[in-house]
Amino acid sequence: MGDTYSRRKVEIFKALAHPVRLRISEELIKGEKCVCDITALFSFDRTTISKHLSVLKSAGVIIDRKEGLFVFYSLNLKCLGKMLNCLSGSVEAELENHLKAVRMETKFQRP
Amino acid sequence: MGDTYSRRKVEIFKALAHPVRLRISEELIKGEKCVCDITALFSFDRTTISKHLSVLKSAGVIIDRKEGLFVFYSLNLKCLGKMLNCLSGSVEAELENHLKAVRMETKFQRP
DNA sequence: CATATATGTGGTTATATTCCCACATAGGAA
DNA sequence: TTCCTATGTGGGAATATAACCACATATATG
Repeated sequence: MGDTYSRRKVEIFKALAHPVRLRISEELIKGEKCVCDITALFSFDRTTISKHLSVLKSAGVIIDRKEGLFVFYSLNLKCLGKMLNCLSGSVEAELENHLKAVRMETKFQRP
Repeated sequence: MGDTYSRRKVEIFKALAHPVRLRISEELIKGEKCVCDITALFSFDRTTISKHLSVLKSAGVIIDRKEGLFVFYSLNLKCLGKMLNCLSGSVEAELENHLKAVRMETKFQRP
């Protein structure tokens, strides 16, 4: 149903809507990484990162694979890269406009 | 700066990570709408919708335009449609299957 | 077997979000 | 002016989220 789709989309956006989880997801675009390597990227407690991974996994953004003592995570949301490029473009444009606006402002503020 | 980009991206994801705000954004893909029409889509209080619009606006997802007593909102994040198609099209189906599998797995693993 | 290592879970506290209500503001009409 | 209508804002209660700690689990190795 459309409702199910929406709920899932919201879940994905929610999963990506945290600095740590977005950073993890971006990192996994490059390729799979074990929890140990992911944890090393941050200064947060190990269990905090573990919970963030759990959120990303249950949203379907990432998947995991066990190998001995290690767990490797990799990206499941294939189009994440495209989505982020899209946003980068948007944010860049916005910053540029903002700078323009600031310049105009200062121009007109001259005494 | 990369950090600024990340913060802005997180803000955008956060803005979209709510059923009401996602629905509003999807609605505005079709074209601009006044607050009165947007409010009519939901059974929530008028001021609740107003605050959701405010969140979307300060994230840069939408922009507003005043005309007399009315305020019209329209989409500012041009690539939202592409992003959503990305999610709907390529991901949802396989994601459904994957999540089903994961749920079965955990179901049978529980003691 | 015991032990060490990598990772996950439960619980608690602090913080953030969401919703509604009451009130404020701004623009048009009488 | 005064009134009405469309929209925004402040505040508080209920709920959700995030961070850490202590403990649990799983697998490898001695």
